[in-house]
Amino acid sequence: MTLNIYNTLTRRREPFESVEEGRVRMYVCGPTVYADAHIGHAMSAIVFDMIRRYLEYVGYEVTYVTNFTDVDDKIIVRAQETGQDPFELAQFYTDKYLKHLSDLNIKPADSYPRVTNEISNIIRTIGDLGEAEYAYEMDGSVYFRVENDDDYGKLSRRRQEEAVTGTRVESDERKENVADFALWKGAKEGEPYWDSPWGPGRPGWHIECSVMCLHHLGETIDIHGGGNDLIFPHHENEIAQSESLTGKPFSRYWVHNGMLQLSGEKMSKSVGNLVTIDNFLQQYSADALRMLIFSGHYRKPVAYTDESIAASVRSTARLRGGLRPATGTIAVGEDVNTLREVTEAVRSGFRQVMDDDFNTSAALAHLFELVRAINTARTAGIAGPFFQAAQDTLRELAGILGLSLADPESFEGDALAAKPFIDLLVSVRTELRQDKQWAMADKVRDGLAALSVQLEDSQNGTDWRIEDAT
RNA sequence: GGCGACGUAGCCAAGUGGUAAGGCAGGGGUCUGCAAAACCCUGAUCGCCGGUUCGAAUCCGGCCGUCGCCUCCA
Repeated sequence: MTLNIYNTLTRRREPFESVEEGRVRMYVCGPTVYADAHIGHAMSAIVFDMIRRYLEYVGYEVTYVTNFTDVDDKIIVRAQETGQDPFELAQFYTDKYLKHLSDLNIKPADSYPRVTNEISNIIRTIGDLGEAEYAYEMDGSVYFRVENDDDYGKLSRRRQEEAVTGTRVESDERKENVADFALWKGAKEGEPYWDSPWGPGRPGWHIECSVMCLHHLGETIDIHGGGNDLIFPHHENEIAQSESLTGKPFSRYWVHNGMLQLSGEKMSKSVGNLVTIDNFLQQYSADALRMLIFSGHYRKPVAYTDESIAASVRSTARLRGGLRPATGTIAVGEDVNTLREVTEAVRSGFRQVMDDDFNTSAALAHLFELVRAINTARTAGIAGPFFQAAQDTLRELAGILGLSLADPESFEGDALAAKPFIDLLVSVRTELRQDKQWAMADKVRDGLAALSVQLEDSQNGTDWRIEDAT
C-alpha cells in the first residue's frame, strides 16, 4: 500500500514520494498574529498535525515547520488603534497561539520561524530576485515582475489577464503590471521598518514564506500546506518567487484544507462570524473539535453548528467508552479470537483508508468498529493481553488522529476535589439499594446526575463518571 | 464576470462503474429494582433532467442550489 495525496498543483491524487527517502519536509502557513485565533485556524493546524502524525506512523522522519507572520499591515493598524507597540502586540498573540497549539494537542513543530527573525535573509533574497530581473524597485518598494515568470498561475489555474478582469483589484500604484505584487514595502510615516538597499521598509506578505522555507527546509520541500483560501494569491506568489530564484520545484505536494464555516460562510475575522479557540475550549474538548473536523474530509468545508459539535461530543464519548476497563477474567477462547481478528482488520483497514488521501471519516468508522468489538468482548467477560492489545490499538490509532481520548474528569480539578464526596454518596446509595430503598437511592442518583455525575450500576458495584458536554 | 469545489437517510458523512461505511438523533428489544452504559434489530436508490453502458451515487451534457478564491485571510 502506498500513500496517495491530493496535490492542488496537479488536481489529482498522486503517490507520495519524498525528495529524500524516509524523510519528509513540510511547511504549513501559520497565522498573522494580530488578534485572537479562531477555530478555523485551529482546523488548519489540526489537519496538518494529523498528516504529520500519519506520515510518522508510516515510518517517515518528518521535519515540520510552521511560521508566524509577526509584521504586516494588520498588525500595524491594530497596534495603532490600541496604542500598543506592534512588536509587543505580535509577541502577545504569538505566545497565545503557541499555547493554543498545545491545548489542542498539536505536536510541536521543529521550528517556528518568524518574519522579524528573517529580515536579512529576506532582503538578500529580494536582491537576488532583482538581479535576475524578477523584481524592480519603485519609490522605495520592490515588486515581483510577474511577466517574467512564464508559468505564473499554475497553482490557482488563473491566467494573468483574468486577474485583471476581476476589477475588484484597484491598484493606484504605478506597477508595471497590476498582477505584480510587493516583495518589499517602503515604510510610511510611523510604521516599523528595517533598513534595506531600497530604503526603510518591511517585507511583503509572500516573500517571508519563500525565504523561511528555503532557509529552514531547502530549495524543494515535500509538502506545503495551508487553508485553501491561501491558494491565490499567497501560494501562487510563493511559487513564483521561489522557483524564479532557484529554478527548482518549490514544493512537490500542495495540500489545502477546506474552510470551517459558521452560519453558512467561511469563519473569518473580517466577517466577524467566529468562535475563538479560547471560547471553544472553555466549553468543549480538543477531541471534540478533532472529531468534528475528521468526521468529514479535510479538503471539504465543515459546518460548525450547535448540532454538529454536539454530535461530535457524543461520538467522542463513544470512542472513549472503548477504553473502559475489562470487567471479566476470560483470556482465551473464541470470543478472544474474534477480538483479535477485528483488531487486526481494523489496524490494516485504518491504514488502507488513510493511505487514500487521509480519509479520516472512513478511518473513524474503523475505530468505531473496534470500539464495538471491545465492548462486546468486555460484556462477554474478556480480559487479558488481547483485550489490552485491542485497547492499545484503539489508543494508538486514535492518537494518529491526535485524539487523546482522555477522560474529561482527569483534567478537571473541580471533579478531582469532589471525588471523595461523590464516593461517599455512592457508597451511601449502595447501602440504600441493598435495603431496597429505591426511592432514596434514586434521589441520590438523580441528584448527582443533575450535577453531571453519571452513575452506572453493574454486578461489580457502581461506577461514576463526569458526564460533561465535552 | 472568471477560476474551482460541492449537493448521499431527520442531522453530519464515507463511497470515482456492479444493486449504498460510520457517527448523532429516533423507534423496538436484551440486560437492569428502575435508570445509565453496552449489545442486537430498525431507515435513504444518492439535487433535477437527459445521455453513455449489460449495469451509474459514481462517466458525459444541461439546469437548479450551496460554498471558496479572484481584496487581508487557516
